[in-house]
Amino acid sequence: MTEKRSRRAPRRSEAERNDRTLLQAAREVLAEDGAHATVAAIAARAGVGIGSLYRRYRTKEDLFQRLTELSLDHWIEAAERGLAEDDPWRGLTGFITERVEYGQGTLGPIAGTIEVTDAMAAKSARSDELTEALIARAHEAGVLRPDVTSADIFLLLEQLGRSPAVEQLRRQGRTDLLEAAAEAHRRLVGIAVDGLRAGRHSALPGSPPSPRLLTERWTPPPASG
Amino acid sequence: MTEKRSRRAPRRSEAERNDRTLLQAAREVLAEDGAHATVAAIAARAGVGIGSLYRRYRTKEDLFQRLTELSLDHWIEAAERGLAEDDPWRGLTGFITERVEYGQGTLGPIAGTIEVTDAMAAKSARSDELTEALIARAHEAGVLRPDVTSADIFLLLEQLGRSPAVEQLRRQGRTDLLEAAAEAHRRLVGIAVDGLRAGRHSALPGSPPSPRLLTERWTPPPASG
DNA sequence: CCCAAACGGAGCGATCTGCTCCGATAGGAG
DNA sequence: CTCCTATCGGAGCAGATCGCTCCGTTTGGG
Repeated sequence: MTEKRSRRAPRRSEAERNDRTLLQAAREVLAEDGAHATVAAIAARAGVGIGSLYRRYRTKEDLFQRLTELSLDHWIEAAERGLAEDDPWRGLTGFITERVEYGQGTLGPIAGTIEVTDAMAAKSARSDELTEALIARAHEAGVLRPDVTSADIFLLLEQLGRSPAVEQLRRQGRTDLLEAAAEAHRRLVGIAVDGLRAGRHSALPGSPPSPRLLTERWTPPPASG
Repeated sequence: MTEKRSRRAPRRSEAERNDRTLLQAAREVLAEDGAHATVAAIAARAGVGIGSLYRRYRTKEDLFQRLTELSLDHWIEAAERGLAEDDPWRGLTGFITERVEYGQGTLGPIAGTIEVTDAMAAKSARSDELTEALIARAHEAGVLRPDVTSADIFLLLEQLGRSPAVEQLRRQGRTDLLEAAAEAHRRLVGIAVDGLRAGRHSALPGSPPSPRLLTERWTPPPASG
């Protein structure tokens, strides 16, 4: 890799460090500000000028696409870890906890606003495949309540991925209460996960959600009219 | 009330009708657009000019304050209905379902952005009081898992009050999938509610959230510095 | 029929956002 | 140490948006 490309390379290492810093900053800002995330805020959080951001990524959309790939990679790893776990129930719940923690919330606000690249589609397919396997294994082991489908769980991940309380406190700058709110959110995830366990409970209303609800999430809005 | 105030009252009935229509429209737009809700959108949804909106409400904040009182009234009624129910469990879950459905999501985006009026504070106190009673009764009856506190449930209401899937689809104008998303959301509420039921389940992580997390939610951000 | 009260909405000023452009900066070859 | 250039930072532009005002138009009760 260390070719003679660097015949003229004054500040190359600094540039590469910025690359990582920017993606991490984008993840944080997106988790906090949701759809309102601005490039200025991302650059500021990374301690980098806007100009540097735009040398790395041609556009805001480009940055978000890379970020999405990063999240998808993380989810794939989380699902693989879940499948590596011997106990099907712990494998599934550990995956749910980890994925919620990492932040479906990061991608939620982006969904539908950026074009889906080939790399994104491929990784998404892989992630879904592993997650389905994790769910199917729990179903077969009889530890997951039989009336929930994988579509239910995908939507549950999205529902739990954001924390209204954390987001609002962050917007208000109440950093003092932030950790308490995050801990409270973890308890809510625990409650919901317990609701997934097989056993005595009331029947879920309606019929299982159509998979279209998930697949069409990422397609841009249809030409209205 | 029908005094001689109407010595000159050309279009009074239309004005009063607009009053209700505006509040309903505000509720809908707020539920859909969250913090992005604009006065223009509210007026348009009500089929009313912006001018008419501003004759009824001096400011956007004023409108939101009235709307908040309306929601609080609804919550109080829902809690009263829950307490009127004989079965403590059905009373609590019915209340949760109703309140989530009506839309904590309506108030969530407003919290902290408007000044709390005396009327709001009084109604909020009354609502909290009734909700606490509903929860206490369920605890005493042994149907609610003992390790959840009322603060947990308040936060759960907020967490479930919004539906990321519904919101995103609405933003994209995918009205065709909206009803399916709403039904799917109801199933998630069912799952979470089952996680509240007393019985065998894993311990919740951390310690119960401090009530400060709820009370300080509505106070404006402190003077930073 | 008439006129004041209620209506609708164009548009103002302020704010914000993605992005460009360019002078300042600093690391490494000579 | 010097100088060249890849990289950096951020002022600022053009466009979009938002809350709200202002005013010409409409309408229904007396």
